[in-house]
Amino acid sequence: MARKPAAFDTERFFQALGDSTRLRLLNLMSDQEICVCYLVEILGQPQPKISRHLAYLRSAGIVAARRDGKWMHYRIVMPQHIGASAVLRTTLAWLAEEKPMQADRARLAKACCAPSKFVALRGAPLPASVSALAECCTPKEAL
Amino acid sequence: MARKPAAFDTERFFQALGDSTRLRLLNLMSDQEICVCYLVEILGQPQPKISRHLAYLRSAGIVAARRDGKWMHYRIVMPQHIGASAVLRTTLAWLAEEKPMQADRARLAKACCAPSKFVALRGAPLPASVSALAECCTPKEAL
DNA sequence: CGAACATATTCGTCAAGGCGTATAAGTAAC
DNA sequence: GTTACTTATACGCCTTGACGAATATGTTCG
Repeated sequence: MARKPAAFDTERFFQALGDSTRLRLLNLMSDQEICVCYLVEILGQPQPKISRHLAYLRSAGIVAARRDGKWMHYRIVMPQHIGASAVLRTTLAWLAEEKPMQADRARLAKACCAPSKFVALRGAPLPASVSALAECCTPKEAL
Repeated sequence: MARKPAAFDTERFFQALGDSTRLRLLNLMSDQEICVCYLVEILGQPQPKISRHLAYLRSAGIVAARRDGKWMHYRIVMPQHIGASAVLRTTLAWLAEEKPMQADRARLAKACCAPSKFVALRGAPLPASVSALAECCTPKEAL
């Protein structure tokens, strides 16, 4: 696939972080690999838009994709550059403190607990860490 | 002047970091307030270009300017947001590790020691920390 | 006042990239 | 094969912003 380690592009790295949709995506991927269909559902935005932003993040070397049947799973990959990975980690920690980002995470947890409630998620594979730990899903309805 | 604290704009913050000229400027301002004429001289690029990038950084809330007679001094200001300032600090630390950035710093140190060697810098005010400490300069002619 | 200087802004041009819409590509099941 | 489904890409439109060049603004000094 991407046979291009190339020189790490610092400009592109920061430009990739300079869009709120992409920051929301990174926040949702922060702890776990996650299927595109969840990202579309949680952000509530058109699928092509999500896909384009994911492609941008991939071109910047910040995320990687894995195919699983018809589904694509995305995950964050730490840049080879020590400095860049430090900035990325700091950024993710920052995002985790932001209210809207926490709301996104909460909606994701909800969707993971009851994917059948979301038409678009029926049959979709749970995020890796959720399906492994199943920690978020005690029987309750919300919050 | 800028009577607009407004809401901190995360997109703008990262976009401001997504340009190599601006990263070079930030690197030079990292430890000290510095006069525009030095930035122009060290980067070796057109003055309007430097000025425009400084304006961008100012609009993003990353730097502030102080007038001193005909000279303008710029300095980094840490954003109010804890997360943003953490990212900025991490970024500056990263830049300090990069070869080209170190070269810029070296040229700055050289220019501070012998400003009279640089036509454009005759009479220009030394960067704050340099003029205060005068640590890099043995006897010199300027100011 | 005007001249000299440091810095900022404007203008015109151009490329990058965000968006919605439509469509293509990849996979699974029939 | 065809169909249904998930994701990616292409297209056209529009905004942002980077650049060089020219010009404007602000300050000091005579």
